[in-house]
Amino acid sequence: MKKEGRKDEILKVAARLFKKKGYAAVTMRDIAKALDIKAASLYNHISSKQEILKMIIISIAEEFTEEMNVIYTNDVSSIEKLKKIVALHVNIAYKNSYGMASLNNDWMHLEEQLEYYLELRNSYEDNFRSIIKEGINANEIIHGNTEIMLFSILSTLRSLYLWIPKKEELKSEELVNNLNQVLIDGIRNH
Amino acid sequence: MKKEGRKDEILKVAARLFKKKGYAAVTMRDIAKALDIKAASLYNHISSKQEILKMIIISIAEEFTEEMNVIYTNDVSSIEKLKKIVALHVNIAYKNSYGMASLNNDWMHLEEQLEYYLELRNSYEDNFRSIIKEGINANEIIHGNTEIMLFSILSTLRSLYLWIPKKEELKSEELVNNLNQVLIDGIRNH
DNA sequence: GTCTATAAGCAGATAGAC
DNA sequence: GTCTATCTGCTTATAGAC
Repeated sequence: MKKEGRKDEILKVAARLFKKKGYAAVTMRDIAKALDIKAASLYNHISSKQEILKMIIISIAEEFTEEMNVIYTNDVSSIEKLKKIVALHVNIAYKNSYGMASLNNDWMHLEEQLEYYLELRNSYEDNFRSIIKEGINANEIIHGNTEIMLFSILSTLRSLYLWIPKKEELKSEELVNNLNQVLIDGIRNH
Repeated sequence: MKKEGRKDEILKVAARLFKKKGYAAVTMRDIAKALDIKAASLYNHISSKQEILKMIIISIAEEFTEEMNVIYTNDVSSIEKLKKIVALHVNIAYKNSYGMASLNNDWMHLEEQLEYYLELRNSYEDNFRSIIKEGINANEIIHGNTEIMLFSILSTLRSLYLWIPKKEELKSEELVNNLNQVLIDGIRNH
């Protein structure tokens, strides 16, 4: 229960602007204007523009990596693990569509935290890759190209933030079910 | 056969830098430095930074829209049309991985051409959506949520530019075949 | 076709008043 | 906690010499 209401407000507004134009094209004056204060006032709450980006990205990246570790060590089939990964992405994209945009598009503008971010991302992708490989070995998943399967599913999941805000009428569980079907069983009718 | 060698060189170098850091974070000095000239010299070949972005994005967007129109009016099954779309994306991503990054991430920085770009994109997506719907009506494609199928496939195809440069050992046709399988028939083993 | 010099404005960030 | 005023450096772009 920290009394950081104003700081959180800054992060929220900044993330919304970063999604629209990208980190580099958003100025401190833009962020201040959206909060109806002057740019200098922002520095009473945050130390730099860079700190805003760091806070937005690292918290989400850590959440993904931690949850992926839980899923990876779950005692269920590989297909069930994939379904849990889909649900994780849908859940975070619903909670934090703005932050997801920065995570996907502005991570390269991280300075001190860039290496740490890349470690988190690699850890996440390594676990994802291992789950697919285990699924292949258990004959749950086709004996195809692991990297292409990983890339294909991950591309869709990473793009959810672009799409969810436009389709708010769609319930979260319904989206998860539809994505599971499309990503795992494909779209061809048999 | 225009004698625009230098201009093309500028566009190529700029696209490479835009892919790495995004349009807004790349300065005219960055582009000039990569060409080993001074920033002022760029203006002998192009009129503004904005013109560089416009040239990179609009040419690719027009290519996608034109080719999609050809595919849409082809006299083949819907599944075959989808396979042609996959091949189109793989082909362009191989030819122009750098430009694809700007098309995906920097279109919002277009000024005069923004509306035109959105028209091209909408035309492309409308044709894609129609192909899926025709496939459903013809019982070639499952009776699922059209928007989710469209979104899922398009997310993967739009992200190809991120992935192709790292996997140059993979042949284009092999990538097309693997993507067709994963996107259309899914990854589950039966 | 490239250069130097420079204009005019905007960027992130700080100091100190209230 | 927000303000005004300001610093310093970087931005796109132009003018004119070579």
